[in-house]
Amino acid sequence: MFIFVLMKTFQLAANGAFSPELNLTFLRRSPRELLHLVDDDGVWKALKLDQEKFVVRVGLTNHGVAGEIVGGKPSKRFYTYAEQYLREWFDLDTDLNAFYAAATKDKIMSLLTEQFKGYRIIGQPDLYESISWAVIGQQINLPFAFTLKQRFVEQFGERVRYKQRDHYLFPEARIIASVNPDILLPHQFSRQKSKYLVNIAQAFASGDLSTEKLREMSFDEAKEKLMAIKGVGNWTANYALMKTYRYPNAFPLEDAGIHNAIRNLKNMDRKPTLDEVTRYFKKFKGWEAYATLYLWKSL
DNA sequence: CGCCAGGTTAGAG
DNA sequence: CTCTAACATGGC
Repeated sequence: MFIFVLMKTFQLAANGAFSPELNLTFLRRSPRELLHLVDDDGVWKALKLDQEKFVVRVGLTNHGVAGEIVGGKPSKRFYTYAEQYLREWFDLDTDLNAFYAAATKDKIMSLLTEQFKGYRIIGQPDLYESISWAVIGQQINLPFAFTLKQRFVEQFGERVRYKQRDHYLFPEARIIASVNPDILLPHQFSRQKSKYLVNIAQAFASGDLSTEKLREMSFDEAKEKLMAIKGVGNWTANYALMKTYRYPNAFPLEDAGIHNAIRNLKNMDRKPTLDEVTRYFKKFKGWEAYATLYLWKSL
C-alpha cells in the first residue's frame, strides 16, 4: 500500500557555485533583523500568500538550498510561491560561472572571485519591501536603519508563531497606506521619512505600483515610475530594481565604497576618477552588480 | 563637539 | 542646471 506524503520539502540547486558560509554571513549582518532568523546552517523565514502564512526553514549547502515548509499544510500554490521566492532570494538561477569567466580578464577580480567563490547577491523579491527598506536606510547609518526597521516590523508586521518563536512578515502596503504618518515619529523616524513611507505604501496599495507590473516594464520605464513617488530618488530606485529584479547595471559608479576598494586593491595613493572606474567596469559588462558586491566584500 | 552615514526634496541663484 | 539647507539620530 502506498503512503502519500505531502510534498513539503524541496531541493533547489544553484546555477554554479554557492557558498553557504558567505551567504549566511550576509544574512547575519544585523542582530535586529526580524524578517529572518539564521542558525548554524540555514535560515527560517515567514512567507505569506493571500491568506496562507507559513514558516519556511531553508538549509544552505554547497549546491544550493533545501526548503521545508513547517507548521502546517500549504496549498500547491503556496509551495510554488515559496520555491520561486527562494530562487529569487538567493539568486539561484544566475550562472555565477559566467561572471567568474568574465572576472579572469582582470587580475584583481579573479583573486576576489576565488576568495569569495559562491557568494551571491541576496535579493528582496518583494518590490514594496525593497523600496521601503531603501527609504528607511536613506541618510542614516546601517545599524540605526535596522533599529528603525525593527520597530516598523514589530508594530505593523504580521507574525507567524512556530515552536514558541515569532517569525515576522514585512508590513503590508495596505496597512501602512492607511496610517497617519505621525504614528512613526515616536519611533524616531523623521517626519519626512514617515511621509515617504506612507506615500510609497499608498502607491502599492492602490495598485499603481506592484512587483508584477514593474517586472514587465523596461529598466528605464520602471525607474521613471518609481522616481515619480516622493522620497524615491535615483539611488533608491536603482537599489530596489537591483535587489528585486537583479538588473546588473543599477549600481551607481559614484559609490564611495567602490572607489575605496579599487584604490586599496590597486595600491593607489588616491581614489580613482569616475572615468577610471567607468573604464574598469567595462570589463564586467552585464555583471556590474556582482563586481560591486565582490569589491565591497574586499573592504 | 563635528562630521558623516547605503539620500531626497524644495527652493534659491 | 547646480548648489544648499533641512531632515533626526547614532557612532566615532
